[in-house]
Amino acid sequence: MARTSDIFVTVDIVILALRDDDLQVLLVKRKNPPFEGKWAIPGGFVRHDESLEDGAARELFEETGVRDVHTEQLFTFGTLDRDPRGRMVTVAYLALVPAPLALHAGTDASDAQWKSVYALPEMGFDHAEIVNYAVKRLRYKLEYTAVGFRLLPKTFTLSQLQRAYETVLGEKLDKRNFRRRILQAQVIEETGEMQSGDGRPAKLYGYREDAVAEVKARRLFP
Amino acid sequence: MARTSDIFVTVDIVILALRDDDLQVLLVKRKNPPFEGKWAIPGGFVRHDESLEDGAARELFEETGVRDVHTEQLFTFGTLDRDPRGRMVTVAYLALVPAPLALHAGTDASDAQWKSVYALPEMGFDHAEIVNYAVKRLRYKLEYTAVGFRLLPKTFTLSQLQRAYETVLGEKLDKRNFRRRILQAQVIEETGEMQSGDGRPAKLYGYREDAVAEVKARRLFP
DNA sequence: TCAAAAGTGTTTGTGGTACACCCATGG
DNA sequence: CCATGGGTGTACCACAAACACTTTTGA
Repeated sequence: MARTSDIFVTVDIVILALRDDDLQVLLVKRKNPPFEGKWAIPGGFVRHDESLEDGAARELFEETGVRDVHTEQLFTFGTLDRDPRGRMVTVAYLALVPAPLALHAGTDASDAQWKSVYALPEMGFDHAEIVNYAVKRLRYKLEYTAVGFRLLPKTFTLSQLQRAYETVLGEKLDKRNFRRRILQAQVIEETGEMQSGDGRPAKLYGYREDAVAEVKARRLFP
Repeated sequence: MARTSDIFVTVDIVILALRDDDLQVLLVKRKNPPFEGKWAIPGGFVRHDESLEDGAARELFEETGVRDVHTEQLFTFGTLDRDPRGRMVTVAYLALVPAPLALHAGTDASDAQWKSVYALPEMGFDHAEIVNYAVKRLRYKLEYTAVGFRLLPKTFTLSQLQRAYETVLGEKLDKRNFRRRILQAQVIEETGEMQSGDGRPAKLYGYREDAVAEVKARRLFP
């Protein structure tokens, strides 16, 4: 039993947000070995008196000052050689931070920076793999759930929503088809407010919290 | 750092197989407290010199004598109170054992038994939750991947395959539609062999290992 | 009156679903 | 020849995809 306790449990969290029509991840620059000077995703040991979810929420708050955003478990990484200091098992989480809350990186702001997931810097450990997996998972989820709203402010225009989808998926979408389908799904509704900008003002929409978040996809296999 | 090492890492494995047109899970009867006399899924501590995947494969082999079957990580459970003996974080895995290999339960066969997932006995810890989650995940995956074949022998008839799908999904499927769609997907091919039985002999099919296992589903959201 | 973004319908194709009868074999 | 399971095609409907112009506002 003593042997098994040599395994340390950490949580690492991939924090994603939309900034400047780009999908970005919050990274911290490592100040100590191993991988000194390289970038990593925020994380740390799970405390004895907190659940994994609580640990992930704590790490998120420490880095961003943000609470109560969409968080989900991604995967648990536990190969032998992933950390030269010892046997580490890390439970990776994904957090989606709404755009307006994501402007400042880090409360202690030491060396935390937002980086485009499309151009990741040199990263330590297996963290590049974890980030790429998170992005893949987010894209996948966009296709069959309503999770995209979690990257936007409480109210938003259809154009903003479409840009969010395009930014995450990395491809252009047809405006008319996008609007028809998103409205048919009945997960958003007009607030009655309008947003003025450069051209014609746009209707503002809000996410319907009562709508089912997980919409069932059509089967591929019978 | 000493504090954090009080967390123990285990792997638990939900082993599923088709038996008698029923979806069953391999459970062991607990011989010691806590939850003495209740049923649990196989599992144990992760060894210091094995990865999580290796640990899951080891547990699987110890219980069934089977290797090299479809295994995937399910979820990591880490609430504070899940084991009265201490702080346990368990990485849950799902294994799909092909029907012909699943006839014997346990090599040491102590108190391992196959139980229908549709009528689980009283289970200790949060293991009922884990099994139900595994079944949900399997159903979900059946809809957009080719994972169903993993529950059948190397060659099988279309009727057997359809029964497998029906057993897992818990609903009847249309024979003609099932056949058309499964063949269109090009993940199985005729072996040229026939299987004789009660009525007209049936063509035997095999899984095409070169076919992509993960087939992309159509998007729901644009 | 011009620039800039919002908003709006129709057609065409593909794929899902529902549905009933003949075929090959063994006893 | 009969019981048993294997194998086959079509018609309808719903939804996805492609596609271009008009509307509203602010400068």
